[in-house]
Amino acid sequence: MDNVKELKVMLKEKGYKLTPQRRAVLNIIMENPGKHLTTEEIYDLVKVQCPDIGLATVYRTLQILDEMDLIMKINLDDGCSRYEYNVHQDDHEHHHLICTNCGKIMEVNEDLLDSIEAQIEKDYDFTITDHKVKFFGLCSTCR
Amino acid sequence: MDNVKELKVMLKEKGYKLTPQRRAVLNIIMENPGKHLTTEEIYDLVKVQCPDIGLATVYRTLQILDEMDLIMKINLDDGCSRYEYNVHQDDHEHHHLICTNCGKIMEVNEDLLDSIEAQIEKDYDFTITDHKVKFFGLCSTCR
DNA sequence: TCTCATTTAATAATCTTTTTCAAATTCTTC
DNA sequence: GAAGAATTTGAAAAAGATTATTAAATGAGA
Repeated sequence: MDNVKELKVMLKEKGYKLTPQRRAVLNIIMENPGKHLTTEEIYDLVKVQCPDIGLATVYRTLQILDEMDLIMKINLDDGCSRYEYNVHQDDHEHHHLICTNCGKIMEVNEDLLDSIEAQIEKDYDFTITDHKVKFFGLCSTCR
Repeated sequence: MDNVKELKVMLKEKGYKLTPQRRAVLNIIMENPGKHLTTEEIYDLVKVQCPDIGLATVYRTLQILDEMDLIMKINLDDGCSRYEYNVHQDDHEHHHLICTNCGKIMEVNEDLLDSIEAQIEKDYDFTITDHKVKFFGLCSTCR
């Protein structure tokens, strides 16, 4: 997502229009790699550039950016949705390490599940298209 | 969890009392293995035996049963919490296969992550205590 | 049985997310 | 660049899940 024109084309393919609000929301997410921003955090950050934006617009925009695979929705079981920029533009999200003591979130960038997925597809007659994996435990600081 | 006496002892260890409502909620979950019941579904089923139970009591009971590792909370990203009986009484839940077409949920009973976890613990200096794994895709019927 | 802390049902409150709707904006066509 | 049709927006209300409050009821030990 280098420029605005590209975003405009992608939106148009789905029948959506390019608005300053949509541009601002995507910008905020792209400017915060690895941050796992909550909707509320995104709303607060977007309001700096876009003071009149409504929370509902942020929710709506996050939905369509997720649908377009530009961003990824993350559920960390803490009661709110989080989002991050989908760098690889694929539909396999990376895995997350979540420290149950301090709440720090780390990312596992390698995709280690390939052999396991092949095994499951065979054993369970199931075609896997995506996965979500979270590891809970203690980070080096908290241990 | 064979009998009431055992539940009573386990509750007492945490300073809780045994009530008919708590017994009924656990019974419903034990009677529906592999069903991934939502809180609302549990509420409806419990009301058969326990017509006056309040929804808040179901929520509270599910919390303490989860805390006691008697049941397991499952988040399938569909906007509500689900629960199932923790057969193995350990803190590692099994993995879930979720059909994105029909919504069917299957379980992967083997724990296939051991070698991956060892790798991550070494690479990321992180002590893993639990994991949550969901595979999304198409079941044999929908494919 | 008595006592006291816990638990309950009902209700209100909270929190996140979605819907509604009139006004504003985008994009296409001229 | 203006006009028109459809989409999008902000504000507020609504919805849905979960939690907190509170007086009354109940459980468990003495």
